[in-house]
Formats: sequence, structure tokens, C-alpha cells
Amino acid sequence: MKPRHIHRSEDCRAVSDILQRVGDKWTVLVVGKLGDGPLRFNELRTAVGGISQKMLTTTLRGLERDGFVTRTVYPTIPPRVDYELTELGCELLKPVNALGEWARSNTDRVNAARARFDAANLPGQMKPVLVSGK
Amino acid sequence: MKPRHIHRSEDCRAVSDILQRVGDKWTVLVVGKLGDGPLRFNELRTAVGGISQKMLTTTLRGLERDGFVTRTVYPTIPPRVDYELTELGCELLKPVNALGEWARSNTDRVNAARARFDAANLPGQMKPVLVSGK
DNA sequence: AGCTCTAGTATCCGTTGGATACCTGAACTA
DNA sequence: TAGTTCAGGTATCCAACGGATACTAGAGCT
Repeated sequence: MKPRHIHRSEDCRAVSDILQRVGDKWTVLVVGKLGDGPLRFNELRTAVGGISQKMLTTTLRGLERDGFVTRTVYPTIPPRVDYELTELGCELLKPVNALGEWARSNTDRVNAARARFDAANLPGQMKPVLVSGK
Repeated sequence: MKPRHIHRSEDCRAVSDILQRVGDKWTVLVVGKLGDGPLRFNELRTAVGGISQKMLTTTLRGLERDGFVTRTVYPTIPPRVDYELTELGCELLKPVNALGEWARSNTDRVNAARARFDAANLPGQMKPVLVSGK
């Protein structure tokens, strides 16, 4: 077994690391909304739709920590907080959108594959233990 | 039902859906290793490194279900199972690698941002709740 | 006095990730 | 004859995490 490409494991880890940040349930949606311009907390909340306060807070904190968004607090009453993509965040948006484009054009194939798989593995059906795939 | 306003939110969901599949802790690593050619279960296990049997099984089942890898069982004793990327899997690899490339070239910036953020929010430090000069 | 607004925290709980132990069935070993 | 090894899993258990709900602050409005 000889590798055809040289893969540095640390690079793969870095990729995995970024993907874990970007790949959670809400991050892309939030970043996508922020791609149109800065938004306040609750604007973002309704724009994304279906996200809880806690998860939006968590997601935004993570993005802020990684330098993808800035958080600006206006000490008014009631308080006002604006979130905006940094340049790093905008740059991240490009490859993410590329992946998004791929996802958009291949959802059908993935769904078809899932349907096929689920049909082949009906719940409660006897599964042959050792069967050669031909 | 909202038949008229498609408004890309559904697309965002599709993107999020794919990213959740791709963005978990192990999927990219596994797909990356398989990008070099088919591998057996334990070859994959040692190639990835640090993954438990259960998680490798789970990951591979998911990838198989979505049509990204094929699973071929040879009914020998002891059994032999080969995993190989499908064409769909190979195509997925492209945008993922693009994102990986981005990740590789921006890890430093992200790490710097994290360090900055963590330094600003030292654990146990008093955080001003609403403070701003203006 | 009570309710509203904003941007959160605190709490609880079900789902998930991951380590460990166990299973198959033939062949090799003691 | 019993025990051990091989590969590729499953079963089980527990900790960590995601997410829904409830609660907080402080000023203004009714």
C-alpha cells in the first residue's frame, strides 16, 4: 500500500478543524445571512429562523473567537448589538459558497442514494451477514 | 406552504445539510484517505488514526448511505471489506479540498484571532457588561 | 404596578461521541 | 482438545454536547 498523494495529517486535521466550526448546524446559515450586511441579534435570529437564543449566542461567540465576525455593543436601553462579517469571514464565504453550490446541484443524487440505501436496508429486515457485493 | 418565495433559504438548508454530513469530526479525514484509493476497514482505521471502531463504522455507513463510498464484502475467512470512493465522492472531494486549501492557508489567522479573543476574555476576569466610551 | 424591549444567562434533558467488551468462523498453535 | 488469532464489526455504558425552556437586567411606556 503506497500512497499516491502525500497527505500531511496535520493539514487534514486543520481542514477537519475548520469544517467542524463551519459544519455545525447553524454556522453557515448565520454567516450566510451576515454576508448580506451587518445584523442585530434578533434580526439574525428571525432571519435564520428556528434557532434558539442559546445556540445563536454560542454560534456567534465561536465565530467571533475565530475572527469571522465582529460584535459591537451600543450601551443603549434596550441594548443593541451588531454583528458583522470580518474580512476573514468574507473570504471564508467563498469556498463555503463553492461547497454550497456543489450541494445545491447534487442534493438530488444524494437523496436518491439515501432512498436506495434505505430501501435496501429496510428496518426489521433480515440482513445476510456475509454477502459478496457484486 | 410557500410556493412563490423560494428565497434561497431552502438552498441554505441544503448546504447546511451537506455540511453537517461533511463537517463532523471524522468524515473529511476518512474521505481524504479514501481519495488515494480503496482501503480496508482497519487500513482506514490506522490511516486516520485516533478513530474508534464504532465511529469509523458509523462514519462509513453514513457515507455509504449518501452514496459517497461503496462497501464491498469478500466472504473470506477472516472477512475482508473494501471501501472506495464513488464518483460522487470524488466530486465532493473537489470543493472540500478547496475549503481545505483555504483552511490550510488561514489557520494562522484563525489561531491568532483565537489567541486574541482568549487573551481578552481571561477566565475569571471581570467582564464589563455594558461599557463603551461612546 | 405591571408589561415591553433586547440580548443574553441558567437550567434541564435527550441525543451524540467515544472507550470498552464481546461476537463471528476458520485456521493455527499447544 | 482447548485456546488464540484474524477482520470487521455490534452491544453496552458513560461523559459531553446540542437544544428547548425559563429567567435576568434596566429603562420606558400604559
